[in-house]
Amino acid sequence: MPKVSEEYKEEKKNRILESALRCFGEKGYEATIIDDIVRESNLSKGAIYNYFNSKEEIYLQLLQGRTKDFFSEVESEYHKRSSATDKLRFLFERFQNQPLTDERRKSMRLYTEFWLYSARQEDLKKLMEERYLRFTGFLKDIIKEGQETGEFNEQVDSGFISQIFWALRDGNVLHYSLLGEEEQYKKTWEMIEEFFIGCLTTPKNRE
Amino acid sequence: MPKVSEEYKEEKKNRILESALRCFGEKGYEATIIDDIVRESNLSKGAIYNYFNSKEEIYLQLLQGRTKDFFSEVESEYHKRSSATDKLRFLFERFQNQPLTDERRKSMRLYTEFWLYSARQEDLKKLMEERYLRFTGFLKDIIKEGQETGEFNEQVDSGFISQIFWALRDGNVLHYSLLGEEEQYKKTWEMIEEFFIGCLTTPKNRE
Amino acid sequence: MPKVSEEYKEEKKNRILESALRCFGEKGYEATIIDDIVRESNLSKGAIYNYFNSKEEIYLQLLQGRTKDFFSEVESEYHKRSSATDKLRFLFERFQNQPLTDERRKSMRLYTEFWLYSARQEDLKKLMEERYLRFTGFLKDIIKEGQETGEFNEQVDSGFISQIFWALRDGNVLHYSLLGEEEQYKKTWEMIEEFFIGCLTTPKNRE
Amino acid sequence: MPKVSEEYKEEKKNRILESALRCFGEKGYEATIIDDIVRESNLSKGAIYNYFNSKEEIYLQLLQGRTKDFFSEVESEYHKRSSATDKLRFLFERFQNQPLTDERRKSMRLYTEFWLYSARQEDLKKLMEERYLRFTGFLKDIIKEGQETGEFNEQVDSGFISQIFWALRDGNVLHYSLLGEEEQYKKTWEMIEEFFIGCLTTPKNRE
DNA sequence: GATGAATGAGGATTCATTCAT
DNA sequence: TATGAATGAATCCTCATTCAT
Repeated sequence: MPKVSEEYKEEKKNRILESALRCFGEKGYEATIIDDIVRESNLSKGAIYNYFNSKEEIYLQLLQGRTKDFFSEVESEYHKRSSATDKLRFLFERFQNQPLTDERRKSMRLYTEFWLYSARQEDLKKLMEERYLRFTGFLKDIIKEGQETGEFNEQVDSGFISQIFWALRDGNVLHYSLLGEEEQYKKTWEMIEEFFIGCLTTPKNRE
Repeated sequence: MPKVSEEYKEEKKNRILESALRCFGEKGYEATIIDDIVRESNLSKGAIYNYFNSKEEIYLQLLQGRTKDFFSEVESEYHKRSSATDKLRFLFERFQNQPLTDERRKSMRLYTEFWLYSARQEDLKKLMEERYLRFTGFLKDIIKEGQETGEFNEQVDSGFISQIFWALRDGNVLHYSLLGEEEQYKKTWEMIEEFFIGCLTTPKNRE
Repeated sequence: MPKVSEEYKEEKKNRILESALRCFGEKGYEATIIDDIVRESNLSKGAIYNYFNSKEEIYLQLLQGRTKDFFSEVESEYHKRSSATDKLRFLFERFQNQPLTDERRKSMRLYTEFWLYSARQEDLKKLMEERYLRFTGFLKDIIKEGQETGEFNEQVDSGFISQIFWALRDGNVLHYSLLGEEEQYKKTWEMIEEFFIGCLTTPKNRE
Repeated sequence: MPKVSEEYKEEKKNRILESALRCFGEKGYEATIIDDIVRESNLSKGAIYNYFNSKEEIYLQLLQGRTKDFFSEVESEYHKRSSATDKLRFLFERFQNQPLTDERRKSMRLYTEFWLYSARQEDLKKLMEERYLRFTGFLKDIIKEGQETGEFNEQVDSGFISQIFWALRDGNVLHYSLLGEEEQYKKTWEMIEEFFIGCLTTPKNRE
């Protein structure tokens, strides 16, 4: 069997990640034991440790994959939009229209859980902070762009508003992931969107 | 030797709860071990198990106490306000002006963590749902009252809007508890407030 | 059961140490598993970890106890001897006449094994070096004393000769512990003694 | 694919043995994992298991090779010497003048470690005993030869004295391998030599 | 009621060995 | 023969909970 192709290995890794996502999503990180992933993936314990060094590493790669997916998905689309407003609209649309599978819901929950978890470990904390900066930075850039083109109100503090965006988004995601009310989730997105667009386009003062 | 006064027992219980809050806040629920609470409280392990049946029960009572405190604090004040607008304003003020101690931050984190945790256990889940309903119900009642008195726009769906409120609040709390940026936290509250008041007072259509 | 006396705890610790000595002596450090000690001591795994933090710590304390016993035994006797020659003779006697129980043989083996083991771990290595210095220092002092009183040849390098002593002793101990030939062990001690006394008393040159 | 030349196989085996020696010497037998040898040898795990049945077998063959080397080296030289005294002197010289490389030091350590290890396994124990007998027998023969030619004191028990020799040698080797003090090592050899020659040549009584 | 020693079922991880390719 | 992925028993250690005193 040995000397397998890179794809084979990649596929195995993905199989583990997917299984782990299901388990973590189902039971939470701490409550998931390696044997759960073994059962779910139909691999042996040793095989899992051939691909990952620890349970935490699996968790981490899951999160990183999610982040990577988000950016590659969004960025590819986002270059197609010319105006900042379009880009922003696209971002909202993306959140509102993503299919709300059970998988995704679990993944949302997991993401919050991981954030909480990493807040207690110095090394992970740093990593999550970088991740956070990437998210806010991304939005900030769009807003700045809009301010330069005159689409958005110049007096809005792009940094603050980006952070507010992600806070509200995370609140909505948290509630949806725990309560599972789709309609509520979408409605909340609508309000967040309306409010943001309003806030960015209406001329008003923020120090 | 048995039979000590009720106050004595109450005091012990509180001592345990306070110690547990510090520990859970510091390290998280799963990472906290009973011996941490023993150390923090200067009580014996046996003593703790005399007052609580399990680690989970301590966690639970902590949350319930927090909820109770919130309602007793808010409700006492809230009866003093005559108009729904005043009541709402008071609610915002309360969130914005509560002192942001480190203790409170930990407690915020803990609350989110617990919610996540309880989402996997049928019995706790139910309990958290009731708690959630109490929160949304509370706000819903204020809004309805305002709609009846004509203060608020009648077409707003009080149920939806209450849930949105708590989602946004929880997002803000989550971010603050993890990032610790006070100014951002307050600024976000301002925006949430502005938006809500606007949304409730401006006549507009929501289906 | 709790709130037990210090003696109780001391006794338990000793029970564990004795059981561990038997196990380590029988199978070696690495090959001994905690469950062996559990079986041997009739204690639970948890109980053992109440008294020691790790398998290595048990090993270490065993060795330290052995060293302590040696010095307290030897030093108490050694103050009774007035001349350096007497002290030296006593040391030899002590090695030659100690009862060669199976227990002791295992303990000898264990001691060599531990030395080997610790040579790979920086922290333990240092500890073993200190221990070694204590042994050579002890003998060196006796020799120096004898040189000052004129009992021993002044030209002998007390440091070198002490180290040689311990090397030869360890060789003899190693062979005895592995081969178990008592007569050979004693005969070798006689030769070591004869040689040392000769070497220390006959005037001859060493640079 | 099978059927490669004997030399090819021999070479592979040696490569494995050499790599294993480095690893075992560095980390000890138990602490060395097969992957260490894989890394060191640049062979695959499967290849190693094609030549050896187990980790223990590698260890064993290493020791056997070392013994074989010792005897072939010493015996070839030793036939050149005519008198027993010369042979003995040659033996001492050989120990004193062998280059003290780091490699050799590790190998010394390994040899003691292996002896300790094998003392717990019936099959290996027997093997080590045979090995031991070979060593003592070798020396015993020289002494007997010297006694027959009148070079050595007839009353010395050649068996005992040979064993003493190896015990002292092993003590010196053990200390050197762990402490790494070259000068001390050589000085000790000098003393052992002086003593032995003295003891074999001076007429004296041993029962 | 209080104490803290004892229990032992887990749980993460390792690693010698196998075996399909 | 060579490869290295797969296996899973083995091992150390943890920690919630119990219970004798």
